[in-house]
Amino acid sequence: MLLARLAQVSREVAATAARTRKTALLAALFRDAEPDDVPIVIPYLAGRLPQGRLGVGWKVLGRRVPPAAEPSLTVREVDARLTELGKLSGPGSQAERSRLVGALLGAATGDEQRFLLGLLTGEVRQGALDAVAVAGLAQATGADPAEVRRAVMLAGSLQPVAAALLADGPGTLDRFRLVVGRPVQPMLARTAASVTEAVGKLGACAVEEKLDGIRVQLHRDGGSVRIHTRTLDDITDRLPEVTAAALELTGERFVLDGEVISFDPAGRPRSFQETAGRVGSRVDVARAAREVPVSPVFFDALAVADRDLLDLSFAERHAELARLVPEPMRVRRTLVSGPEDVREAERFLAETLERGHEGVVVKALDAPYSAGRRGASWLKVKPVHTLDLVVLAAEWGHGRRTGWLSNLHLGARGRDGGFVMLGKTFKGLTDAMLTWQTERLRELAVADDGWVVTVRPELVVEIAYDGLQRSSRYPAGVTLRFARVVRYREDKRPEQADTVESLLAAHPEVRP
DNA sequence: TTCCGACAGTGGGGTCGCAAT
DNA sequence: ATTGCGACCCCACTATCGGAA
Repeated sequence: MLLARLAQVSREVAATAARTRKTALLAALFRDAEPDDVPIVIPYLAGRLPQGRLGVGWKVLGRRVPPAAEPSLTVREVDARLTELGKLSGPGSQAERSRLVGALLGAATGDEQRFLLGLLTGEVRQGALDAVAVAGLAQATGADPAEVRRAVMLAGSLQPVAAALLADGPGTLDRFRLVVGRPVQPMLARTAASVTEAVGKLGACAVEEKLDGIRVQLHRDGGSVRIHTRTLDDITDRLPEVTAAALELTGERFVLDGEVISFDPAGRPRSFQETAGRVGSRVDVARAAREVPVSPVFFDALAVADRDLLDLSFAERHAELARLVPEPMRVRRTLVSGPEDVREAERFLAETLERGHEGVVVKALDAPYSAGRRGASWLKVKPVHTLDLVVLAAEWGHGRRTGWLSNLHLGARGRDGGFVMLGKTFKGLTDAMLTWQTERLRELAVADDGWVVTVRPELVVEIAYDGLQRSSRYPAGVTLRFARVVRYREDKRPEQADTVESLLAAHPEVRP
């Protein structure tokens, strides 16, 4: 199959807003793909490369290459070239990568170039990723979309399911069950504003501490342990002490869901930055493990022995977990019977925060494990802080925000009466707010370099954030975590904005 | 007819490791 | 030795489609 066909379909998919039409377009393409093309066409149309990331970003792709007049590239040829590119490493590899990308783009038409650039940067932006590709695959093969989706979640990715379906038809979906050693998409939580709201929605539930570390799915099969992140990357080699802990457990075969986090000698959780830095260390793992040891803390069991627990209730799954994993290696929790018992949930949240953790996750006791879903049966509750800050500048938006000033530079008042930048945010803005702020900020503009519009510091905006973290980028030495706009405060003048001093005083646990 | 679940998009900051400078 | 870049952790929120109620 020619790459041009994919580029054209991608353009059509991007051009329509209707998901049914996107699905139909993808289904038609999947039907036409030859068996050898399937492992390439499917991920391409889901906006991903089968090789994963290739070390090619905007910088490498920077220069323009004249497009070819006629399409000639086949998807298999493109895939082969990118596989070669992915193997490069060592001195000179970046220049060689750049050369290979240039050659590939030179063989592509303008349409194909756009599609390839999207794939390489991970930003195809056609309004269709895995979920729409799954629906298209179901339509192309006549399979039940829900069953295809479930198979993909259990397989961990789309490709094996696509290959099996197109080769053997819908009957093969039964093959995709939870297998110890093969990671499944993890279940995710939604946000609730308070434990009262969460318990009100869920009724009988468990309230569990939410640890601010790295989500892991651990598979043990006899003497073999594999550990995967939320995106199912294998990080086993970086976590020898977690592997050792799993081998200490009495069960021989199991799949557990939990969090990996570092505690200091006093037993307090280290900051997310410290835990993430440790888990990210790959070169001298032994040393990193000595300096910042991490602990696994589990909250769910997906399989035990040869039993798949996914469809059991959380209450039943947790009973299995408790049989297998001793207390300190399990998340702390309390059980709540329903809204009449909300004070216990509040007490537990307060205690959890006191212990230095992020918040709680409230989980319905009767819910199954919905792999890959951000379902309504897990609700996270974290304290939210707010500040009144001043807009110092704004950046022009991209995609659907083209033409709007989008990303705001936020400042707090400093000691000298000036403003100190604390970070940026583009979150929380409605289209109406984007329209309003674009107009207002243009009136206040003192400079525009085409990317950043600097403004007179007069507009006060209320910002919600989850906490402070250390920063080497911003002058105060700290920055806001997950900052988002709540509303503009036209009733406030910049002299009434919050100060860096009071911000630091409010977060004594973080020192610049 | 209205409501709401699921998705995609729009980017934020930090850290690590590698290659280039 | 330092710097720049890309990958991958953490993530909030809005708009929109289309099935559920």
